Amino acid sequence: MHGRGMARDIQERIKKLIVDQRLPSGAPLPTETELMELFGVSRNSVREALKALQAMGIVEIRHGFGTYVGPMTMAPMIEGLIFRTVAGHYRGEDSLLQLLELREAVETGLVARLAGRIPEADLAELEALVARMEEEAAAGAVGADTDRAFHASLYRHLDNPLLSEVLEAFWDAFHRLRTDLVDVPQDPKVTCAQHRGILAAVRSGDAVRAESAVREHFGNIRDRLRPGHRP
Amino acid sequence: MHGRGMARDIQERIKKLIVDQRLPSGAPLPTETELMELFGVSRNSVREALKALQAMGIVEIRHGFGTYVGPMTMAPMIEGLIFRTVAGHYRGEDSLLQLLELREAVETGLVARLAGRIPEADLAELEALVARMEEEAAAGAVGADTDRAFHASLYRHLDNPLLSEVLEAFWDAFHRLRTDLVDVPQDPKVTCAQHRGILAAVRSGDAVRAESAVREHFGNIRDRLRPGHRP
DNA sequence: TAGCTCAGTTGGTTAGAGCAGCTGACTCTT
DNA sequence: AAGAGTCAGCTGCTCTAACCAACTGAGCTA
Repeated sequence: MHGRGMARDIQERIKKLIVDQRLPSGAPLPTETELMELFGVSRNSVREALKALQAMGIVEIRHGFGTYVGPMTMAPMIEGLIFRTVAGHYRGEDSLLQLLELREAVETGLVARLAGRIPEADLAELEALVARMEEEAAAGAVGADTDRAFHASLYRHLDNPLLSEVLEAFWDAFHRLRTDLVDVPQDPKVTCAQHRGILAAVRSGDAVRAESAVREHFGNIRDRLRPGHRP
Repeated sequence: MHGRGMARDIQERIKKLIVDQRLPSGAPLPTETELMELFGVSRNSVREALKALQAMGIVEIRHGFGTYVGPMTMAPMIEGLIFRTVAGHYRGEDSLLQLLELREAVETGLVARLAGRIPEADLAELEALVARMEEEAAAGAVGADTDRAFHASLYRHLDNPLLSEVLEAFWDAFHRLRTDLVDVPQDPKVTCAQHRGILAAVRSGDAVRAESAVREHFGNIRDRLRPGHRP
């Protein structure tokens, strides 16, 4: 046992195991019994280390089946971000607004770079999504999935999986918070129009217009989040 | 015990405890014994839940002292991001490059918005940092802290703590990876010149120039990361 | 008063036992 | 022979009980 913290130590050793053996996501890991023999520690310590790794998405545990290398997505980050925001919200901070501004800051910067560079195939996909959105708007409210898909498709062609994942993580966090924390009223038709505006701007290749279209979209949500703006 | 996973259940209950009682960071939590009595579960289960929460930065455990509400920083995200990138790197992916591009994409978008809007006090601080950087460059290599401080100061006045934290988290992750994974050779003088360029552009208020200055800075690092570019 | 010591509290680790979910091979029925 | 049901065996999950290790603070000593 080294420095301070046996459980910490075991976590590092398991991580090292994954890295050294180049294990891909989904690869099976040693059983708890094997790990405790391998490291010379008790079952309990092994389990505590695994739980911590599971919380970080590094490991996936399936009851009665085995332990595997985790998907290593941004899911844990979402959880952390959500909790942090919820806690801040109930303590009177404007944490939800901060999260929205974070998304706004990042997405406005990115969309400017995308303007005019999206291939026709993807534009058609976005077109279809806006159409679906308008359909749903007429029927009542825009489905969350549709909005998510629009944003995902928009930034997909940046060709950086990590970047896309981070953006989707922010979207997911904000979405879950918006529904759990405060039910922000939305006008479906306005939402549709704004998405159509973003698409049109991106298609036209006008970076400035694209940026302001996205900003307008976020501004719409932001206004409804600000205190004293809920009728 | 509800759905699936007792430990998961306890995690949620502890989270609820923190949220419902509006506990701020650093506030003391019940002891392990109290928690096991409170929830009617064994100490083991409590500990596993706490370990998971600790991994997410929601809880802080101090041996022989007690358990406290964690700092809720982005530190766990950094850990996850680092591991993910390391694992990908050793499996032949360009995960490190993706992380750099993520920083580049976000920072170029933000700096454009900052140009000409930074108060003189902050500009002086940045000036001092560049001066220190040049001092260090003359003496050998630029200290990591100085570079970190420059980027942190640059984006501080965006006035969104969450955004600043995320940016610093990305910086930290990349820095640790650059030193641990591949030792990227750097010309200290070029680095200094590029930072000075960014500062000058931001001061001038020219958004386009600021953006390209940041892009050039990242481009410098990116080139040295690409395969076959290490002499 | 300054410093030390020690008892009490809290988390850390171990051990062993039994419970619970899943898989796959075996058996029984059709 | 083909299908469905059963059960043995793995796996992870939870509990209990005991002891180890780190820290605090009250009380003792010099």
